[in-house]
Amino acid sequence: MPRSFLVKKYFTNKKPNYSELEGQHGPRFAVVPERFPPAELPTEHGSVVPSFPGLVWDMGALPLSFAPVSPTTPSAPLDLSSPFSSSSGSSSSSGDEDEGRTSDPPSPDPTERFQCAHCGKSCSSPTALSRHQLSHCGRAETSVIAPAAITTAATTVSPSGRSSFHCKHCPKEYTSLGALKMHIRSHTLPCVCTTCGKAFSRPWLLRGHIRTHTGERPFSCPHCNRAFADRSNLRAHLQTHSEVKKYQCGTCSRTFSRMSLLHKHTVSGGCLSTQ
DNA sequence: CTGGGGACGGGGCCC
DNA sequence: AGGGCCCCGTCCCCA
Repeated sequence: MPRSFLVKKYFTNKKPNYSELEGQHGPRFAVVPERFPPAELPTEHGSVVPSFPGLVWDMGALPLSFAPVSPTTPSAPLDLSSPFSSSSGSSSSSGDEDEGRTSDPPSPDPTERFQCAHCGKSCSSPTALSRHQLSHCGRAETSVIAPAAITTAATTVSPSGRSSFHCKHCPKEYTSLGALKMHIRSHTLPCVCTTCGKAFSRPWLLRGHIRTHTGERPFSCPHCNRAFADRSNLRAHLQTHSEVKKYQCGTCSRTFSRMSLLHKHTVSGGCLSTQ
């Protein structure tokens, strides 16, 4: 999907110079939430569906629909938001999505950072806690009670001293808080489409979804006139123009444009019949 | 059944 | 450190 909606030269490994585009969409996104109440809809004015000159990305109308979480955001039932509504944790750049409802854990209370599960002593950091815990049994593997404010996850420190972050809502575990926070968004779904109410974990997922409403297709196939809203879909489409597809059956050497097709081919025993 | 498009999710990397 | 974006992948549906 449009995990990306920026102009990019195909066939290059280098990332595009986003800064060049920033003047077009960055700032707009940054102010969207305040400028555009969630109720507003962009696209129905038709003005959005643009003519797409090649891959030119027209973000023109997106901000309108790119609203922050609505009050009915599913994050509420998950009980993740409230503790994080403090503005402290929201370096969250544009606030284009979270608006205080972010799932991101807030900065813990400095006076009650990491608590020892054994004696309740509060430490200022996982490292300090680990050190402290050594005083109990010489090991630091004990569970670290995450800061009270962090209700979304529990942190544990492995015997090796590396912290791991557990999602409160599922068994997933991450080695960095950032990864966990990212994951938690898939539970809180802070990005809500103002058109249909569908919620997404990340802003760009929402942007891509919005294209399904606007009909915008910024990604054009250089070989035919087809255009796509999703770069991944264009990529898959490009495979159809290729003589030799990306995915090859190990048995019959037949190639497929998609992994799923290869999989289906394999499962169905298609390679047997083609041999 | 196969091929292809639409929509979306998540990890990793870069800034 | 956190956010934004890319890549890879999956699932569903339709012709």
